[in-house]
Amino acid sequence: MRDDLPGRPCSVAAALNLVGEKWALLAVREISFGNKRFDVIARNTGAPRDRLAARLRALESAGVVARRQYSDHPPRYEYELTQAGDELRAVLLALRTWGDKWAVDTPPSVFGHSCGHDLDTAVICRHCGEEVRSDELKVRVLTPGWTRRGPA
Amino acid sequence: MRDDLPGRPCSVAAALNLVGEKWALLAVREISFGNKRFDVIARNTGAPRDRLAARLRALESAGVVARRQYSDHPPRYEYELTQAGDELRAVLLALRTWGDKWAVDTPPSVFGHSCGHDLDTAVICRHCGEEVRSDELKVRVLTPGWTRRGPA
DNA sequence: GGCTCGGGTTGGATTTTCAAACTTAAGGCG
DNA sequence: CGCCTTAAGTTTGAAAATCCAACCCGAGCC
Repeated sequence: MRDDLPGRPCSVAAALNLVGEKWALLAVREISFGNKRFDVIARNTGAPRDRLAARLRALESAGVVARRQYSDHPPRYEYELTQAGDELRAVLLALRTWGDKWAVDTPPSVFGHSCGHDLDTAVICRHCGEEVRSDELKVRVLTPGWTRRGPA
Repeated sequence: MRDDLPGRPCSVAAALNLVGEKWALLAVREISFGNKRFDVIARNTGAPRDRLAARLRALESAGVVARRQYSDHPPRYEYELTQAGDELRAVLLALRTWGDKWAVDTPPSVFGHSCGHDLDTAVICRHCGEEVRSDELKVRVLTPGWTRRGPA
């Protein structure tokens, strides 16, 4: 993928540039479930094997997953999440919460949280602990040379 | 996009089926910034116009954005977020926080939060208020007929 | 010898994506 | 009037990504 993104300089765009390709986040989901092997990831995501191989290579060079050889002769590899990959869980959780509400009739699976309840997530501000609401944010663009086009 | 997804039944996959195509989330980002017009969204995302038109139609039929005519003769439309679209902000915030840390050298923009600090987000469990950690979750798959393949 | 397992690669058809040019319908300017 | 601009797309033709099925290779098993 190209490195200088078109449009507004934005870490959302930069993030999607790394993990926004088809199957990438589902591969991360499977690895986060502890499924480290190519075959299992392929079956559980439904991704074509060639695409999955390409994505895992891309995720590896993006620093999201690490590929570990667990056997010589024949060479066999498994995948695990780096710290960057592990922190993608927050994105997956937000997507899951949204998907449960807006993309499916009834949640196909539920996360039991250690607090004893089923998980329902919110995104909060670390400083004040409050859930983030749309009208409470003011964007400051720090990139010189980016002239805002259009309102807001 | 096809409606019966391959692989593990999962609301992350279902969510990505609706908003995971290229440019979709960036279009939502722009609309969430108050940029309602096609031209502005096209410039600020960098998306090709034909793709953007197709995405906005898809997002509309997914119930994420609404298209409103603001002029007859010539017909002109603008876009706004539905409640579903608005709630995608949680996903965008999680992606932004991740991207700021892992996808760019230095954040190209910052959100000032109404609490007085710059925004830094965390994903918490609504029940206990604690930040969600990977090892605290137990998946329960509710879909009958889905036999777990591979560990976890 | 022939089966399976694991982690891919290869080939060829199908879809998507892309950038640039074009369309349509006003409105403004001189 | 003629010409430029704004707005929201559509069209075109070529390039790139995706998909699926089949193949490969080296073990280990029966």
